[in-house]
Amino acid sequence: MEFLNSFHTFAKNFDPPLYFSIIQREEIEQKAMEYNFKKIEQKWQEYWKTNKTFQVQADSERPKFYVLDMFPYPSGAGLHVGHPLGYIASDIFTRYKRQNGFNVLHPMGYDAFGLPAEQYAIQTGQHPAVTTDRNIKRYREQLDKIGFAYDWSREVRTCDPGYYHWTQWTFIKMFNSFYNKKTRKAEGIDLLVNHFEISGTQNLEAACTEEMDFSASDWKGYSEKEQQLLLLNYRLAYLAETMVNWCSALGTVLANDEVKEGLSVRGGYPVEQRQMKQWLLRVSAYSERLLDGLNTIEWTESLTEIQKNWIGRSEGANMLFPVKDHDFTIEVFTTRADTIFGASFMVLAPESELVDTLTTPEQRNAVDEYIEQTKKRTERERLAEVKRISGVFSGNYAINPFTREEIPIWISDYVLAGYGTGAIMAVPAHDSRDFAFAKHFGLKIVQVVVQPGDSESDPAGWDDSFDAKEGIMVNSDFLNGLSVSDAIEKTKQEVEKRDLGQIKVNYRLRDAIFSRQRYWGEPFPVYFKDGVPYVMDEDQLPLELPDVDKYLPTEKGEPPLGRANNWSTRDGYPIELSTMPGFAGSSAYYLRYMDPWNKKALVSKEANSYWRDVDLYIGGTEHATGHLIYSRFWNKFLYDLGYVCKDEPFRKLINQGMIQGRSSFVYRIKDTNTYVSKGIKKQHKTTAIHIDINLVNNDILDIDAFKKSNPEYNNAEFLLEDDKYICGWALEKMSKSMFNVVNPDDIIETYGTDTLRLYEMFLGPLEQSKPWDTHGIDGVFKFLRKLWRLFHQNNEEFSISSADPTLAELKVVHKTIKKVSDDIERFSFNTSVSAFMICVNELTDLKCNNKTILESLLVLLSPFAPHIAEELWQALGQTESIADAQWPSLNEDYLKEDQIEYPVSFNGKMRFKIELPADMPKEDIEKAVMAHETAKKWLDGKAPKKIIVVPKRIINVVI
RNA sequence: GCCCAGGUGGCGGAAUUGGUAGACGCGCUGGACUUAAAAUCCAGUGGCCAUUAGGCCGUGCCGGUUCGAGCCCGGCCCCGGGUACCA
Repeated sequence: MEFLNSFHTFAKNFDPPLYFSIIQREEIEQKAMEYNFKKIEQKWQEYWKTNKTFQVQADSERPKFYVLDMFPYPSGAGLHVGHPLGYIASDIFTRYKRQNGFNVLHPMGYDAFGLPAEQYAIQTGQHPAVTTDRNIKRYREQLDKIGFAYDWSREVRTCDPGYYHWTQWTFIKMFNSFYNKKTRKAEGIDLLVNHFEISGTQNLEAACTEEMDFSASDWKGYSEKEQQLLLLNYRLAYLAETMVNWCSALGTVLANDEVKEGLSVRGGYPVEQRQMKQWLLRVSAYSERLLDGLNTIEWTESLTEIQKNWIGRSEGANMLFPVKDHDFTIEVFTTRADTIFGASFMVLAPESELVDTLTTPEQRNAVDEYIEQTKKRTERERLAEVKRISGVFSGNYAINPFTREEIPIWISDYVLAGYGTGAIMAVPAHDSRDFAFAKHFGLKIVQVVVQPGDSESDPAGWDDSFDAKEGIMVNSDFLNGLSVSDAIEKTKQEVEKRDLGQIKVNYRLRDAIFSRQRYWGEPFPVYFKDGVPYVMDEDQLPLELPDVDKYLPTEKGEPPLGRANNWSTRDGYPIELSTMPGFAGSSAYYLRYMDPWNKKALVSKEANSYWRDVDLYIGGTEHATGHLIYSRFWNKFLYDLGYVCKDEPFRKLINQGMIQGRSSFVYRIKDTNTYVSKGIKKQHKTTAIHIDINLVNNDILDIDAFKKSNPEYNNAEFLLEDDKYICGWALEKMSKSMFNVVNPDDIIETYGTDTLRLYEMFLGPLEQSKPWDTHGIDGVFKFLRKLWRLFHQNNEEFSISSADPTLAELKVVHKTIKKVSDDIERFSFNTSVSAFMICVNELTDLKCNNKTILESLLVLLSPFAPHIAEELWQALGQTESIADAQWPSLNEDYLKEDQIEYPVSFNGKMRFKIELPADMPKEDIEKAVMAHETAKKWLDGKAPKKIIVVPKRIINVVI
């Protein structure tokens, strides 16, 4: 080698052709024995592609398994190392299940409609389809390099007419359905019409926007238009005038899960409440089933908790309060019926329809002014001013149905129109919001609950309300002396008995606003006749997205589709101008993967009854309140109509954690061009500046590279410590603006994708957030080379022994079979990687090159590092892909130990170890321990009080 | 505020049912090979005390249960996520 190297230099200077022939030969000689990941990975990716290794078909002979990744939105920025984390995990599980005899469906596609592509189109004029296509191509290239076992023949794109055909089809089905509360499922709207024709709304239990009351003859007397408008009150997809989240920066309405803290999730623009006519999906009809379904699926505790909170079930009562000198009542919802005797005023939401009727002439001006004020405030301001108390007296009084007392009716925006009935009975003594309101406006406060053992006090002297969840009732007539929970029950009974209201379960979950005033989404298969919406016939689908000249609203303020030519039916009726939101296309994509080529149905009965549901779903927790609610709703709807066979779509769900970026900083001394190393920065006033992580190695700044990176740094001066510039660092979101993005392509270029895959898994538990630090990657890269050397003794040619494996070798590999199988089953991939390292270290120590042993090891490793596994598998003489190999079976006999090295503790502290036969009886173990030299020292002449022997585990001597 | 998850060496993390705390890897230190470097290999690496032998302390903090607690119970602190006038 030394000769070659010096010859190198020599040849380079004199004879180019000679130089090249030498270097080529050198490479061949070296690479024959070295781990050449580039060649290997390319080779096997091509092999899988040409042999269609991962294409699957329904096969009733084999059990199915469906592994799904949440499909990505293909953004322009491409993938960073955080994106593939979940994909790698699901890929490992896919390959593992396959090797255990399952027919595994593992598809991938793109959530391709969405705002960013459209925003980009507005800026550049390019059609979003073009940029989306380009982004998808880039994504695909990046994904392909990682060597996933996807069946790409099943790819779906939500923006493809062949795909959104079925999104539109489902919408039509929803439009033509209502929710029957008696049967607890969706049914055809014709059944509802039937019911109206026979008995009007009598005995009707249907989910609706507003309770209605009419007779059969009323119904028959209505015009076609009146009937159609009335049916919207019951349809599962319906058009209604409601309060919506309007985002003027995006020019569209947003669903509740698309708004966070008064700002749009995409872009962070302000959002305000507005009354608008919009399409909605009656998700709320399914509240109960969405909640109950959570008990039947294996999701993480935290995720089911988020969904439970979002659905927000609360048990209580709707109670009626008569209004003084009027013949109507105000209905309130309360979970604390027991505190009724403390209800000393009522509050209406400013949007409540009752406000107008209940305002007295004297109060009219004040009320109008207040309503105007609250309208002006955006959602954001309302949230920011939660503590600011505001409200106005309506001038009217209600009668407390239990105390018969007159109580004033107020109007305030701390009561929400959208929850319960939009009106409350205020119990200031026991509700902090009511308390603050009463204090502010000087309203009456009555204590009705005392803490057990406490006595009543004057609420006027209180600083805070007593929000009592338990306690004893006082000042409450027939409830006095009861506990809170007993009193709640008793009051509910009393309310029903006296006909003052009814027991009611309320849900926080709202119907989903389903239209967007945007271009890049699915058009609604809806047209308008005389202002009434009708859905198109199914044979007209797909209704393709038309071209427009600009991706902006029209001058009239209509959505972009208002610019399309001839956007009307053949009969000339105008077509809906909104498009569907992002969650429309992602709500049933898992079904489409089962049968993506089907032109006649979303999914065929056969395909659906074989693949059934997703067995393992991996994706981010950010979809907890959006996609994961909508798709469960969507699926339940299709289930009700008999199109799918499973009520819940995702049996097991895992959230992969975020991979955080590790940003680097330099510290500039204020108003200078001098940078001070981290350890000595305290002596100066400094500003931390983000710098590109490629300029830093082990927190040491590459000063030359830093100077060259930006003209601004050209003349920079440095204050060093130990002749080095040490950078600061912080964990932040991986993003361009933090200069901390790590691209998987670069990692693959340097180390190969098997190393990338292993390292992503090795970083830590799948579900945890963890920082990316490329430095640690050497460890797994070294591991793969060490594995390679097991097959290539002394850096020589490939050499393998076919002899019978030794017991020691068998023990090592079976220990690994057990560990890795267990780990994969519980998604503990980081510990599997460490088990592989231990295995290879031990086999290296045993100088093992045994074929049987190494074959098993390769199969175990192949889900994690498939390329190197295939290469070595082939080298061992195998002709089939390792993806089709049988997962090795565990033989526990090899793991049995004859000798146990017992740790011996004294009072719980480990003092020494003693080697004893595994089957030694307890009494003999005690004797053996007592006889031990070191034991005598710790006993110090005393007799032990007790000796605890846990067979095969530990011995503890109590003194 | 409420709900959920978490806090272990310089760093990422391990400890699956209450049973040897710190597996595995990074980093660091020393050594072998080499003219040298890279690669590779060997040894060490929680803190403190001690020449050694060895000892003491140690899983956010305080207390408890237990022969034995990183793990269970009670209280508190901190970080992350969800939600936010939900009656």
